[in-house]
Amino acid sequence: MDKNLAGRIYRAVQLIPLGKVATYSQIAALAGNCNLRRYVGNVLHENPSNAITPCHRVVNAKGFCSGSFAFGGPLVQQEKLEAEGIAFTNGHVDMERFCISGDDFESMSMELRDER
DNA sequence: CTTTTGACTGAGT
DNA sequence: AACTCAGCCAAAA
Repeated sequence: MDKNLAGRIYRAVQLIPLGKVATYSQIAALAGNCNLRRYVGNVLHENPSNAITPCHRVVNAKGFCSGSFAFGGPLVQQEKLEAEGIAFTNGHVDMERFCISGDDFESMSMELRDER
């Protein structure tokens, strides 16, 4: 059992189903503790490797982009999400429809658990 | 070892 | 509804 929180966070982000988005809290919960939400954003910021880590599927609880310049800009994030099939409402992601459901969360959790 | 800070969140004003 | 405040955790200074 490694304490590599960042690794678990990355894995969790990579496990986000296509066409869905996850909040920092959910990623943190998948990483092991929902209170790590702050650290999730921090770790993702350290990882510009959006190719292996789809950071664009990670949004804040309001469904908005992180606010900061992510992998290229919030506009880029929106375009990426739209390309994934995620609709935007009033400039933010429609969380009611595209936030990962309990089943998705369960699947991701299981995969993360099965990993190590 | 103490302090600061950050891609956050929820509650209070 | 918009803004402020405090709580949370881990890493870097």
